[in-house]
Amino acid sequence: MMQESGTEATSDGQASQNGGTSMEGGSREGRPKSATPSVEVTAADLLHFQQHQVARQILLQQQQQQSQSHQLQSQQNTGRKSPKPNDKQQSLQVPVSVAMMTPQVITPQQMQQILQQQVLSPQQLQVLLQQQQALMLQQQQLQEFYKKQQEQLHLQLLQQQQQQQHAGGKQSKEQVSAQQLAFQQQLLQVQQVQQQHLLNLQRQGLLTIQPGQTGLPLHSLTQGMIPAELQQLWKEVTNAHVKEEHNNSSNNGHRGLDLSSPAPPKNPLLNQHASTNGQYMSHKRETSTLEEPSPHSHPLYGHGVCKWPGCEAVFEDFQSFLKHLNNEHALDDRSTAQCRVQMQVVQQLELQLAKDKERLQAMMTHLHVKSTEPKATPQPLNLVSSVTLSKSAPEASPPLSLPQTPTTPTAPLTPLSQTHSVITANSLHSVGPMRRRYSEKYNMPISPDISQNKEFYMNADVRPPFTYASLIRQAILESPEKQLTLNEIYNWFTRMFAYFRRNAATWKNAVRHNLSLHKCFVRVENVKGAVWTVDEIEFQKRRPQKISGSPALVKNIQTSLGYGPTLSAAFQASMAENNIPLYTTASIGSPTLNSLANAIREEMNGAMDHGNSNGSDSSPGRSPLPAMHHISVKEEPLDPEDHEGPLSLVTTANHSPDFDHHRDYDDDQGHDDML
DNA sequence: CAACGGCTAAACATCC
DNA sequence: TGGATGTTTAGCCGTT
Repeated sequence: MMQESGTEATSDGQASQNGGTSMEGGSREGRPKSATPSVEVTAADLLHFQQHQVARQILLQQQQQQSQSHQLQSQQNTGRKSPKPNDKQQSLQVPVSVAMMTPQVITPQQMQQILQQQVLSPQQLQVLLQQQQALMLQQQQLQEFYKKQQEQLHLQLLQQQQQQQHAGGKQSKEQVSAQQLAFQQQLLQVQQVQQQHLLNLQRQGLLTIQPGQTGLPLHSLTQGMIPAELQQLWKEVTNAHVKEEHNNSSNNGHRGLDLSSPAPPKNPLLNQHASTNGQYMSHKRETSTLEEPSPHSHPLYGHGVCKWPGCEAVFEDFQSFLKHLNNEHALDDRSTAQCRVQMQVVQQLELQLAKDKERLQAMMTHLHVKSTEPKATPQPLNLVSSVTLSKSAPEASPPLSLPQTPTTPTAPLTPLSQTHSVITANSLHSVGPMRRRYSEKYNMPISPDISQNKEFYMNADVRPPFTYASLIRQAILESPEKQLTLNEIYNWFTRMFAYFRRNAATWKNAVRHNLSLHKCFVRVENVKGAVWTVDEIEFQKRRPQKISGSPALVKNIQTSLGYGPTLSAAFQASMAENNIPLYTTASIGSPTLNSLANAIREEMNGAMDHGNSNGSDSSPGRSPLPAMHHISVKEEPLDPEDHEGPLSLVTTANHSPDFDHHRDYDDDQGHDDML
């Protein structure tokens, strides 16, 4: 736990220089008293959140699939087709993934080449193209989602490691175990998504699976089918009529369920074990024999519709479908070509899944190896932050270059990233030296996003993109009493940010410096000593200049919503009250909405604060005279009315907007900010 | 280029 | 006496 002093001493040349300032001692960890419950993120929360997200993703996938399968016409390109700016799908279609996936998928041209070797009608070509494009989209989404899952896994791993390092307390064990549970759940979810994707494919008739091989796709696809097996599959498909005699019962419509609620997420280790050695064949046989009795379920027949690629013929009964299958999809050139295409598609999917599987295995292996590396943190970010802190944190210079590392300083706050702070890879934009100081124009407090990115900052050794003043303010406002002692502020810093677990001498000095320097921090004599409170007025006074950069934008946003520049405090308060729902909505919605909402709140707040600071505020609740406050609290230190009154009112008015203060919007404009 | 804000370092004072 | 806590100053840097 107290290793920070050691690390910082060795790490920081400057820290060692001023020998007199080795002040951290052991007091910091001594009393985690005012641990704000709202800040803590338990593993259970994490798990819950992830489950929710997975469910959402799956839902999105299904929606997209449905819409795409019907809408996709001769669109050559994927991605950016959604005309609506707030289309949720947009959030999933990230340029990066497009770039990554496109070469792995059969291009329409390729497919045309393939198909034109056969004798195919234009309609058939068209249909196949549509199928192919739908698949490409799905692959993109899948890729995207896998990425996110892996990022989450990574974060969890980090968190776990860090907790093993730092916490060491009794509760750490529980947390670790809980996280392990969450991690297991994560694995489960990845598998479920795989299966879901397979199911989707199957429903579209893009993937042919024999009824008795329900377990096949999961395994075979994840380890790559050898050509022989593809041949075998092909044979089985083409000779389906032979098999059908064995499967002659009901259950045609819910074949998919066999996949979606599959042989439940076996032990991931088991699964991966099977993937590592070549035991697939036997496994396959096992499952196939087990599930052979699944009657009447034909992979090409579902919901009364023929699932052959490009064929959506409807049949009342299974027999007629079989007849159709034998007649229309017999072994001819066309079917052969279609199957070839399908094979390539499957191969591509296999490759992709194999890669992801491999990665997952590596992660698990790493986890089980007991994490020999104590500091396996996403360092590339550190490189970024160390640009500004090059003087104080030179040890961070050698960053591990983990390109796929999900974490980026900007990421958690960029509107580009998914709102759930699953930092997407595309948020790794501009991995260059930080030019701008991270927080100059944004000395607003931590946004509520921090709660989502909390885990990130708690575990990643990344400097938070907030000024000391903002952080201090956040710490104070998060406390139940809206006041903290210096030591408690220290604790908050170390608790919330991994970055502040080292170089204590530096940042603590900075904290003290900021507390003394800024008028917005009011020192209040308490019974036990002195506590620090926030004078919101003073704090907000500094803001107007910060947003001067985009006055036109501010006005545009405000007027576009019908909000005048002069907003009453009451409205501000109501805004604050509605903040959480609003934000939540925006979060679930598109990033665009999210950033917009935050930008609006930020700018509006800035404007209003400006007015307030000029004394034009008529709000009765706002009477936080710093001096008076100071005095009154001195007399009645524990009387809530004295400090709670003004402060709580201020906080009510500012709570959300301020917490919402986002650097996002402007960052997005020129997002070299963090990197 | 100057003003400004933020960060870091450091000296110093005070209190426990 | 030493550490924690505050205050203040100075210098640097990036942005405006």
